[in-house]
Amino acid sequence: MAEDEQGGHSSEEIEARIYDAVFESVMTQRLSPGTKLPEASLCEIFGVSRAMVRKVLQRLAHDHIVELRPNRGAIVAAPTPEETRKTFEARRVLESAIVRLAAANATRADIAALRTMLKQEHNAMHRLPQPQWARLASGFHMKLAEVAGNPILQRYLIEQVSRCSLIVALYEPPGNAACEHDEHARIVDLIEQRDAEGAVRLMEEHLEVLEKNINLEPESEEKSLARMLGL
Amino acid sequence: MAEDEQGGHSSEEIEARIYDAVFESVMTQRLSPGTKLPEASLCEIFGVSRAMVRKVLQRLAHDHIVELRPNRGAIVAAPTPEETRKTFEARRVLESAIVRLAAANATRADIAALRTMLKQEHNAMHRLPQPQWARLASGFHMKLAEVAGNPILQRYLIEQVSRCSLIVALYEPPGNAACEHDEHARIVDLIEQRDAEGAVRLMEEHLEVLEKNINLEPESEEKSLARMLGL
DNA sequence: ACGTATCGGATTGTCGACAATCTTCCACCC
DNA sequence: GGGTGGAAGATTGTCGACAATCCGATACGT
Repeated sequence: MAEDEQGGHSSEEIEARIYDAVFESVMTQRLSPGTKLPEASLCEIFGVSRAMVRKVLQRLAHDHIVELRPNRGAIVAAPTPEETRKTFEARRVLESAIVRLAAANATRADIAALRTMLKQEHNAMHRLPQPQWARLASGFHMKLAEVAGNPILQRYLIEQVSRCSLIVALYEPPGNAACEHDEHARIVDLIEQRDAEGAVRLMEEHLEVLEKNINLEPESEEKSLARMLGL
Repeated sequence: MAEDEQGGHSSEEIEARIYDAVFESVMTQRLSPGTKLPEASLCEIFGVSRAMVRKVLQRLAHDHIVELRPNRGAIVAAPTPEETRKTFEARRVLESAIVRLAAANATRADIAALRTMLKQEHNAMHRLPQPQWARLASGFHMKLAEVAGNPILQRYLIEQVSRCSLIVALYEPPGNAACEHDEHARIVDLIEQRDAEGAVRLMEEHLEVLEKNINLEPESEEKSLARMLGL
């Protein structure tokens, strides 16, 4: 063992490692919207060639996690207010369908796995800082998409959830991150009881609350400017 | 004018031209699932470098129009029966949401544009061969997504509609392409009357009929094999 | 002093050559 | 005669060098 510092040698694994590193950094808000991602820096950090970095950046751009500006490099995506509205709209569509499918298809093992995640989430809420906790909350939604059993919808939801992470970083008023953990638990209860429509309704309310906590109009410019100056 | 044989010089335009050429060929079934797409051939055909071709192939792969097999080149995607089921499931979710949004947002101009497309579709049904007609029918669904006004859902629907084109090429029994044109017209009528739920129900029936016309189990292997031999 | 033009450094875009892998065909052995 | 092994050709993957573009700083003119 210990062939190298980090695992992953076949070029696919290397690619996945870089992709995941950026993805997780966005999900935990270590990378703020607007942050520049120069190719040379990424090459040094991961010890790979530019060709590899460029391939990963193209994938990230296609998944709308970074924005690729011609001749001006890649930056972490910064959704506009309009895009934010469309994102929440799309996410409601996807989550409703996913909850309905999950209620129809969930096995005992799935329910148990979801409850395990809820426990982690609950623990984290008390001990960890907000970004890490938010990562676990997003993980719950992604796990639900897995349980629903449709890889296409799952892929779409992952894209929109990661986008929401960027939106929160841009527009969420600080200290207002009281996304109720209980609602997740109640959704699982309804799925277990095969109450699809009840679970859907609860999920839609849950997402509405999430959207209401976003502050689009007043300080969007200031805040994105502040981010730019901050890094 | 007449600087070159074909328009599009800035690398983005070249890229779009190649992408669209493959996309349209799939939509009109000039390219069958399983067809090899060697990089060298595409370079000659479009008169561009391999780097450009590879970039386009990656985009097509991300949109699930081609499959990129490591070290073995790109082929036009060939959805499996399982993927086919998930595709229709996802498409039902997307189309339902899109019809509902279209019923809420459609302007007079939108309705008129949809009716114009219906007329083209109707004309084509009598005079043109099936593939070209099917292209127009798909165009109707895509236009509906445009009217709905959510670019995210629109992008997702385009992906699933193009996927359905591949599925039809693989699994549709020949001569069974009687996808009722009237249903499209009736959906537009209900949208005009702002009867969202009625339009949604009709769309779901419409898609169910489409799915029922697919023959998954028996001849899938034979047919894909026949395609391979055919080209 | 302020706005504008220009130059140098840095970053991205493109291409061709080389290495690695797969496919096909043919010879050889059982 | 059929099947296995290997070599040649073709195709894809990777990398480094060069060209094009952009950003920042400095200098100039009003």
